[in-house]
Amino acid sequence: MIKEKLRQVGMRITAPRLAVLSAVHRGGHVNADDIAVVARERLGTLSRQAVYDNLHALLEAGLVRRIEPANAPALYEARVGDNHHHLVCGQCGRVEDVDCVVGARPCLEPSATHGFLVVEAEVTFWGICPACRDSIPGQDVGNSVRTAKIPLISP
Amino acid sequence: MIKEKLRQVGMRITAPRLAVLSAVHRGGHVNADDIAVVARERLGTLSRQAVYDNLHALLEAGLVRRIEPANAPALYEARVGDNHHHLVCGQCGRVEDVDCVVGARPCLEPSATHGFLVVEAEVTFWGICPACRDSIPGQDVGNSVRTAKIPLISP
DNA sequence: GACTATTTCCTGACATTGTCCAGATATTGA
DNA sequence: TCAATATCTGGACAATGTCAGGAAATAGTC
Repeated sequence: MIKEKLRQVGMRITAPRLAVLSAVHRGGHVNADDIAVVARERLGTLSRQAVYDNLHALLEAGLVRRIEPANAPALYEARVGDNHHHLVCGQCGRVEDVDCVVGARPCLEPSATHGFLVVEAEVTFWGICPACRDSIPGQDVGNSVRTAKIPLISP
Repeated sequence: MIKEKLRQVGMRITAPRLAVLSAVHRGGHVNADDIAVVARERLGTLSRQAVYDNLHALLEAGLVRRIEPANAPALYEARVGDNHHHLVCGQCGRVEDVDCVVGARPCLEPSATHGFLVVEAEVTFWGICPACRDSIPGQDVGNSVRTAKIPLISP
């Protein structure tokens, strides 16, 4: 139960907060605006600021996770506690979860740390989703997705 | 020579373009605004639009690469042609290059592709740079960098 | 059930990063 | 040199997110 999750982390239970959290739970990877729309369907009205405030609070509490793919607004997801990664369609922005590549927590180690204290490895796979692939004329998709990056697939 | 690079990809040589490209070459990882400042030092004046136009053109030509770390404007770098990754300081935003984890081009394969045609794997390591580490009181840095993400380092 | 301290929510303004548009200007190739 | 084309400029605009102050709701206590 969503209310329980809030209580567990010591957060107050408010209608806006419940609506925001459950909107994140419902959608797989949703942006702030979509969350606002869904929450308003339930509440009638909700300020944009309340949406952001709650998302921040939920982030801090660890109940949601934020990902920020390039060229797109931030997305929020309810799957937390594992270090899963993401597969993003460069065409339509669709996002799918991908389990950690190695399976273990320290899924990757940088080859050089430059003295940094490394805290996390974030992996984003870029590609073309099935729907978009079908609607693209040629198959020269390799470089067109995000130019100036090196494709995994050889040219 | 920078002029040569432009010619090689069939781009016109213009003063703004040279200034933008050399600004990217000089800085390691610079944002559009910094590029504008540096280019203006050289040219006297340069519109913001010209900076963006040129960056886009250079991106398409593969002469620069853009990275977009969360919570920060896009950064441009001149190191292209290898699939290197980045180490970002969550505190000050400093960025360092990291050679590809595996060393080979297909540096990572997702564990499931969901039907996607995967084109690229982008890896960002988040951490704290030496300078910021020194200026932080405690050493409870693990979770403070970017909440709601799983640290590589065990708590 | 009422009281109070605290948190949360609302309105409205603002910041940042980037894009669109139309007209003027510079560059290239013939 | 000249025309065609690409580039640059300036201003307005768009999207996403944040700041600030006061009003309202919540949780804990009496």
